[in-house]
Amino acid sequence: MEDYLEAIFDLDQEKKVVRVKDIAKRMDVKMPSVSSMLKTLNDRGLVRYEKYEYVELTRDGADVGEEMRRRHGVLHKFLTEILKIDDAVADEEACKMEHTLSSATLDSLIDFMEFIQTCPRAGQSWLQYFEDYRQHGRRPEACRARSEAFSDEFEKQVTPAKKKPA
Amino acid sequence: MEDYLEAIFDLDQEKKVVRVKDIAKRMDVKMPSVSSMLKTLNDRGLVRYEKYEYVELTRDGADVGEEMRRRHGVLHKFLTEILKIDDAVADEEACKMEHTLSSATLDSLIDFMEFIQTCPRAGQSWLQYFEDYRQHGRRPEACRARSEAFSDEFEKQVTPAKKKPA
DNA sequence: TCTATATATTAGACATTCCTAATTAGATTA
DNA sequence: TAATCTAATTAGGAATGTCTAATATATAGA
Repeated sequence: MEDYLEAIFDLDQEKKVVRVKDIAKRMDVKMPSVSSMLKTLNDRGLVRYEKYEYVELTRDGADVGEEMRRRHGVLHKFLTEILKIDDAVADEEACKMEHTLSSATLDSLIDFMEFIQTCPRAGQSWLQYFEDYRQHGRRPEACRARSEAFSDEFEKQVTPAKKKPA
Repeated sequence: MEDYLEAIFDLDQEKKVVRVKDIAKRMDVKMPSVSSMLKTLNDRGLVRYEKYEYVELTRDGADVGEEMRRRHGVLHKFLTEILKIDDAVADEEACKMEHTLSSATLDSLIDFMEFIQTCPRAGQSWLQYFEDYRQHGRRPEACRARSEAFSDEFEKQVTPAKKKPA
């Protein structure tokens, strides 16, 4: 149901009207599946739908759809930008995960990504370093040697530095 | 099915024998649900089960169970150690997510955590910093100011440092 | 051994979500 | 307008997984 509401929410913003066929295509299911789901969603007050007419979201339905959209976005971003998962795969995985995550976990994940992308120390260069780590195999020693100086300084937070030889 | 195999796999290591009742308790379902699932799993060659006897995993079944165990562990670790989700909640979420993740994504996640915990720059102090960030609200400015020096140096990778005043 | 309790199984139902095949409604066009 | 094509619906069935109530089996105590 959540998937349907998300799909309808998206289509609603992309197109003038939302039809059964569009939903079926978007979700990769057959039209009868859509028909019966629309009946269910209508009964539960999440869409307004009369046979052969266009589909409209109710307020409740739009809320659910939007929330799913948001979750999808957060997960997709994490999967592609941090874990460097292929875009299409990330889309699939996000689609499945978005239903199982609690709001608390999702919020934490958002915090995490904000932190990584807001703080230079945790930002782009850091991610690049992570990429190197993955590309060129596990090299904890090299990694340690390289970053020790920074790390030491960081432990002391704002204490002025005495550098060790790298 | 995967949940059942994971539960059986766990119980198998904890106890001498695995009974319907134990599985039901572990999974918080009623015994008839377990009975019928065991029939299904038996038909698919994932467990060996004769009525009223003890449950045994086949090789295939144990493989699935172990894989689920592994996934659960990775996710639980990420949720508790990085996102600082409450242990019990993390358990629930991991339980739901473990079925939806691809191996590729899971491997990336493992790499990510290995990296964070192997490299000092990305290690414990970094997580602590993330915690502060969450606890005391979003403070991108403070964060930027504090870590700029390290970040600049890091950009140049192994270039000897010329420190700026903090 | 016999009976009471604990454990497990069937029987039968329900919810969710999907499918194929056949039919009907609506839109297009000659 | 009639024929055609596209879109949507109904009918009927399958898979997964859950439950309650009733029944059967096993185990342990008297």
